[in-house]
Amino acid sequence: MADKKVRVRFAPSPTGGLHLGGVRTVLYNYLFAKQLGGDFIVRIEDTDQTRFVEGAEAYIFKCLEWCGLLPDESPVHGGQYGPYRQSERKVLYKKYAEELVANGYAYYAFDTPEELGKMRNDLKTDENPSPQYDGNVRMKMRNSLTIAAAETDRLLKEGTLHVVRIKMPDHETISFTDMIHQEVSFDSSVVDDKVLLKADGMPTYHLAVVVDDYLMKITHAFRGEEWLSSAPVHILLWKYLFGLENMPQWAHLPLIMGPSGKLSKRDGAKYGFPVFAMNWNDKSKNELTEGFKERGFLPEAFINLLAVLGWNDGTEQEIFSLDELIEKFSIDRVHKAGAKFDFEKAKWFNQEWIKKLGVENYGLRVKEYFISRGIEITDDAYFNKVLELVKDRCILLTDFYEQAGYFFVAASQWDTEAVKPKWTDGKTAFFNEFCGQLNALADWDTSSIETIFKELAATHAIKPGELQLPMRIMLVGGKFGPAVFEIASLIGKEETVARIKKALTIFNA
RNA sequence: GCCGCGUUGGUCAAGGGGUUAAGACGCCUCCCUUUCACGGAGGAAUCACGGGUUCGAAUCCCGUACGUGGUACCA
Repeated sequence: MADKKVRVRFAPSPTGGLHLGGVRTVLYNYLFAKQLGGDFIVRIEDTDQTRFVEGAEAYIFKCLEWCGLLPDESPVHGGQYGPYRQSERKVLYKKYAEELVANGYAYYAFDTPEELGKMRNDLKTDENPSPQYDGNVRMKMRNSLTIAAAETDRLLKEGTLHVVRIKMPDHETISFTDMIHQEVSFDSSVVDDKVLLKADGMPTYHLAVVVDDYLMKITHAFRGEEWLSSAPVHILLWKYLFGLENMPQWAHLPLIMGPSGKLSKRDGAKYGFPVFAMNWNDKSKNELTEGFKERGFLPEAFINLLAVLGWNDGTEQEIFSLDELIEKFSIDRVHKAGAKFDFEKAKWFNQEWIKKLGVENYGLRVKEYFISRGIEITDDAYFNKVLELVKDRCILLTDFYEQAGYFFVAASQWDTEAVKPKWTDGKTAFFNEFCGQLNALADWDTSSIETIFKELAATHAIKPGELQLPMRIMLVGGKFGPAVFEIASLIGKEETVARIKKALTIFNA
């Protein structure tokens, strides 16, 4: 095992949006594989035909692309171990299910859903609210263990609907070493006889994951902790089918929690933060769920915040690029406990990445956003200069609209409350004269504008500070933004003078 | 109910027998800046509880509580 090439897989089922936790599972898979020069495979687990959702698979790949976590093998990227959609591998599983039955590790069960429901209902007590199809009841049900062989053959030949169930052994301790949790063990008699092959011929997750991990030569299997309870089934299947020595090493990742319990789409809606990587439009429900991308997150920030939600490198470093993560990630330092997702901290990561990355990395996205809000961008050099000037003030990419909009469109509302109480005729006189001097100014640059502003203030015997705030309101509309003279210098002489004049009429109204 | 997993400030977390129990987010105060930020300096706030073991426990052991996942012909 040690000398084999590392191969990991992410195995989503295409039933909806791609959740935070899903992306983190992808990330850890990816980091682990890339660090060891291995392969990252995406396999689509679409064995439940009733839950198929149009467009979900394509959406998952779009999200991975946005995150920059590209698979080496997948239904769209190809590879030698395909097909990579379980629905297209249907014929494979039956053989293994039959092998298990032949060896006495599994059996055919003919119980109808109604019979199953009746069993659960009849056996239900306060002590045992959810009875299982297990060693205690299997001999009372309709299966190849309880009916004669000839009868079973007949039912099979007649095409009677049936499933294949694993026969869980009695009181056997099943244990394994998880890469995160270390030794974990279970008593086989507390787990039920899970269905392996459904009546429609499709495998359940339990059979499919084992067969495909084997066939695809997976060496390390990362999955959410919600799978830990069914690990004994998978381990038994490995033992029965392919040998424990070939089983991948398991790592059960801690869950990402919401404000109350496991993080859900609902939490996002309730508390106002995204839960999916990208916008997900559920056409059947006509429901749009917001994504981190559309909320204004940079993929670098998204990856970064997910990486450190449950992992850290033991130093004080918090900002990591994908390359650094590949270098520094270690599964040993992944936390055992679930982590509550904190949107405030998530925003901080994005803010750090906005500051860290040059505008050239995200200018295009901001530009598209501006255009969608009706602002024409004709001069890219100017646009980039503006973004560079305001980027320290932005937490999300969408903040650029508010922080830089006035560089393109003059304000139509002014924070007059900030100036009116202290407004005087002397100030009006100052600004009128200032406009004249600006018109005559030969070198339109920040320091020249500032110089004449301060000199003129002195001749009017007004402190420059008394005039700077009004000037800001005139140019910006509100009490925010970079240095006023920088703004004036960028928007140009005509625009500056026009905005001052316009505002003067408002202030004096 | 049963089974599994977990538990260091509000949140993310370092630390794994002797520490003033790091750091970050958020919050508060101050400095910088006559805007808002950025940056800088401070502050409040933590080892779930109970028993052991030990000279000494946040760290090891056992209970309890709480949280969380599973208990489907869903993944």
